[in-house]
Amino acid sequence: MKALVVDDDLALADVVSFTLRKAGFEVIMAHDGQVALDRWRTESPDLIILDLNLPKLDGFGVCRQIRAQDDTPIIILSVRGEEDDIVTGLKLGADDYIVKPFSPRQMVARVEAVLRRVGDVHPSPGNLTVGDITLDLSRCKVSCSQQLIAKLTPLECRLLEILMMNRDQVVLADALIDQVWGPQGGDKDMLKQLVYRLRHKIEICPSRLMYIETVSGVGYSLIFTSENK
Amino acid sequence: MKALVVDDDLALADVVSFTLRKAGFEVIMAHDGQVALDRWRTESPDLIILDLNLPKLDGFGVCRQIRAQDDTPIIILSVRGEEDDIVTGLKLGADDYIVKPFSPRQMVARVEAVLRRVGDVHPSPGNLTVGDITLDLSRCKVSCSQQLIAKLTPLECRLLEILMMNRDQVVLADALIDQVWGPQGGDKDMLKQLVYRLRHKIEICPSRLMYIETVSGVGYSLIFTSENK
DNA sequence: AATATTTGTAACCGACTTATAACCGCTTTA
DNA sequence: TAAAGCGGTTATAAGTCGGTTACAAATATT
Repeated sequence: MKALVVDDDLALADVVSFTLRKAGFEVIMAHDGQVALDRWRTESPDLIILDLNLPKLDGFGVCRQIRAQDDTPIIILSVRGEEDDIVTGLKLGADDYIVKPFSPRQMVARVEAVLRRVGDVHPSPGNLTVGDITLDLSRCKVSCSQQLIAKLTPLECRLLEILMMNRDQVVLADALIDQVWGPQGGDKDMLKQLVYRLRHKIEICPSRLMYIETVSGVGYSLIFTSENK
Repeated sequence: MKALVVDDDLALADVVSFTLRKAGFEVIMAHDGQVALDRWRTESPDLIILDLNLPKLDGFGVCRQIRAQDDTPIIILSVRGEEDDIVTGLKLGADDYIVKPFSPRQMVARVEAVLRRVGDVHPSPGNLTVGDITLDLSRCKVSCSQQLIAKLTPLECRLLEILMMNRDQVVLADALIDQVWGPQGGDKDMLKQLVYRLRHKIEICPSRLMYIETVSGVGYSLIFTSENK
């Protein structure tokens, strides 16, 4: 169980994370809204404890952006007397709130209640859509306007995900290798292979909606043809 | 679809009604029991969200009077730790309950579940319903439009419950293991076995109403076919 | 106590995934 | 022009994953 604690008050964040660790959580921290989103994307925590007053990007913004993508449980931290903020937060999709000051015991109770309620289910990583084309990241399926086009293998799916996120840009071969296989895991031949297989699954779809362009000696780039965005 | 929200906590009532409106309901409100009955008589809502602690006339009284006349679906709002109240409320004829604090998403799900089974014979809150299919959690029985399909074992029932609550989403194998057997109790082979057994009880039902999709290396997902929601 | 049901364990098999190597054609370059 | 580099293609083998079957242990039911 991994929890992300977001608070710019370092002392408080420390108390919170200490308590959570004692309750068996792995804890990561962020002290402003931007970093919070980064951490959320890279670490995909099971739970987020979110203060509303934050530098850079406030708690509402963080909440909104996260809810736009998935259902990671969010518990809002708010100071007494700002009931309106709580209401706003809940409207944005937060799952529960805790009013400062609070006792550690109470906090753990709330956290566990939320996890029980939400069902502990690590929500599927969501979908990635460009134009008509959607990649279902958890099922590794590509579809074009709700029509299934191809079922990918996990590696193919990772590769396509990266290419889609950088569409029309050339992604360096080394960068692809790192992102697909991890820092020490791949080589150019494996990438070549993978690109080959991915191509044959997605380029043969109805009238070439997208294709993978090779930039010799550099990398690859995903190109969408019938753009109607 | 018109909903009547009855709560003396204005902030909470606001959250509830906001959420319902977003889900497509027309919402009317009442902040005490007397007004609630008035509104119910004049507006005849399709659904009532009812807090138990109310000025003038408490939730039980409201529930009793409404039930004396018709069976408009009633969902009770209750704070955690007052299970007795919930039981009393259900005995008075309420259709379901929600424990505060709750997430908006959860609330909408409960509301929709209740509305779906309006007209059902046994609107007991121990049932989980999706489309035509109902899972009786206490008796471990699956039925399709009042027709019994299968009798499950306790573990199978637990698994199906989790899958139904997350329908169309991929649920991670580890999450399933945790929820079915508890934190230190299961392994992948046991899950494999359980899925196998559950499948053979529910997939062979009349014309494949639902099936369990495997996402290799990740988890499982429950898919409903003849969607007629 | 006897029987049936439920649950855990192990083994087998086939399908799928993926790493690896070899080959081919093209382009660049010495 | 030959050699070298690059990327596409094909083939293959090892490894993994999940479905299936069978059986034993545990539990519930009679």
